Amino acid sequence: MSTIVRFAPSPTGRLHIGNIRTAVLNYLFALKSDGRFLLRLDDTDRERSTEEFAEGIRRDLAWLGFDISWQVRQSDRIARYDAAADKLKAAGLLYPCYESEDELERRRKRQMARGAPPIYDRASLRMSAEERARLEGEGRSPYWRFRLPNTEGSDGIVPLPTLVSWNDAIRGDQTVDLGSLSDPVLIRADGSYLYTFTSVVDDIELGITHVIRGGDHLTNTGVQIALFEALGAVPPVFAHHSLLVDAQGQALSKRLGALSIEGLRETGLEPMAVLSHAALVGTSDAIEAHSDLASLAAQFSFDKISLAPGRFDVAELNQLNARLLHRTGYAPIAQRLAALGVGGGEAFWDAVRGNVETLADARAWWDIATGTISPVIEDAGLVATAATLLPAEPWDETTWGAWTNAVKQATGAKGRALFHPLRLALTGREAGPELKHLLPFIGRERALARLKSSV
RNA sequence: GGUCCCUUCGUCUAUCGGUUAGGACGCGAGAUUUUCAAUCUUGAAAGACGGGUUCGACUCCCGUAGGGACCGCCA
Repeated sequence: MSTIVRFAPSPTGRLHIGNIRTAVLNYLFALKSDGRFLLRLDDTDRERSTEEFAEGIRRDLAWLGFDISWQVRQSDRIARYDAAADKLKAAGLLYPCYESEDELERRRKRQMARGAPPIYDRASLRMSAEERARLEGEGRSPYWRFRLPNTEGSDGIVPLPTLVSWNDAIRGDQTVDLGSLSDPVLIRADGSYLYTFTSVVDDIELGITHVIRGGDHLTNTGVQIALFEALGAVPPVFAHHSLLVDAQGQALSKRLGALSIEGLRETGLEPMAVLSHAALVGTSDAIEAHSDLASLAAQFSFDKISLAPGRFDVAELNQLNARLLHRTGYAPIAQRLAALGVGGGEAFWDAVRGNVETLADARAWWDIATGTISPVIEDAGLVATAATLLPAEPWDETTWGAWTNAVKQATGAKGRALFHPLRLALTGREAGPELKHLLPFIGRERALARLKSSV
C-alpha cells in the first residue's frame, strides 16, 4: 500500500512556522516513501473559516515549493459526513444532547473548582424519551456526542478506565485513557460537523496511511482511534511531533505575525531556508540550509525527531538564509535579481553574494555601487591624494590593486590606514565585498566624485 | 484540579549501563583578504537538582524544580 499523507490546516488564519513544520514533515515523508501529499482544508468551522485565508494558505505553500495539486475541502464533503453520522446514530454510538454552551461551561468550571476532572456526565444519555421529546417540542435542537467505548463492565453510563494504545512512529507506545475523557461533540446544534469527526471520516475515505501532526493532538488520537473502529476502519499510523517554542522557550503564539509565512516571505527569506529550518529544528540532524526538498527528504526519518519541544529562533533562520545565498550561483536567481533591479550580471552577484543576508541586500549593494551614497571621509588628505591617482578607464579587477599601490607609495599609508578610508569614501560602509570586485561597477566618474566629496 | 510529555555545551542534538560525552549553529583564535565582511582551519564550551538501584549511571527507578500539551458546540 502506497503512502498517503495529508496536511490539514483550517483556513481561520495564515500559516505560521509551527504549521509549516507539520506540513514539511508530512511532505518529506511522502517524498521519501514515494507517496502522495494531500492538502485538506478543514473549513467546517463556518464562523471562522474564510476563502481569503484558504487562498493565503495555498499561496504560502506554493511559495514554499510544495506540489499542492491534490486538494480537498471539507465543506465540499458534507454528504460523506452525513452518511457516516447516520451510521453511528444507527449503531447507537451518537446521541443527542440538549445542554446549552453556557450550561456546559458553568458545569466545567464547577467541576474544576471541586478539583474534579471536567468531564461531561452523560446527562443527556440518561434522559428519557419523553424528556427528549419535550425539549425538542420546545424547539431545542440537539448537538451530538460520540459515546466513547469506556463502559465495558459498568452500567453503560458510568465510565471506567479504558486504555487505548497505539504505536506512535515518533513517540513509541502511547496510551490514552478513554475513561477520563468527555464524549466528544461531533455535531453542533446547527448541524455542522467538528474536526474530530470529519478528520476521521476523511482519513478513512481518502486512504490516509500516516497522520503526522503536532503533539497537541495526542489525546484526540485516543478518541479518534475509537472513532475509526466505530466506523469499521483500521486506524492509520500516527506520528506526533513536539510543538515549537520560541527563542525564550515560550509557546509559539499564533498571534506573532512576524512568524507567519507571509511575514517571513516579506522579510525576504528564501523558501528553502524556511523549509530547512522547519524540517531540521528539533531533529538530530545538523540545521543547515538544503537547496531542495529532495535532499531534505533523503535524510528524513521519524526516529530523528526529538520529543522535546523544538526551539524556533528567527536569528538562526536569518543565518541559514545568508549561508544559503552565499553558495547560490547566478543562474538560479538571475531572474529575481533582474526583477529587483540589480544589474551587473554574474560578475556583480559573485562580487556581493558573500555579503548578503537576503536577496534584497544585493539591490542595496547595487545602489551603493551605481547610485548615490553618502561617502564618509575619514582621512581627507589620503582620500584627496587617492583621487588624483585614479587610473584612466577601462577598469577591471586589477585596477584596485594598481591604484591602491600608487596611493600607498604616495602617502606611505598601508593596511587598515590605507583601505579603511578608501572603503568608507567609496561605499559609505564599514564592511562589504572586496573592493577589487566592486570598483569596476562604481566606475571612475562616481569614484572620483565620492573621493572629492570632502571639498 | 487531573492526565500525559520533556530537561546533555549559549542553541539544536548524539549516546539507547562502561565514551577523552560526539556533531552542527553561534562564540573565541589563527589563516586568507596588503582593511573589513565573506571564506577556510582551529579552540573553549554540557548531563536541572536530590535520592536510590548497580562493580559501574547522562543512560534504569523515585522525588523536587522548570518547561510543554491536553481536559471546547476550536483545529
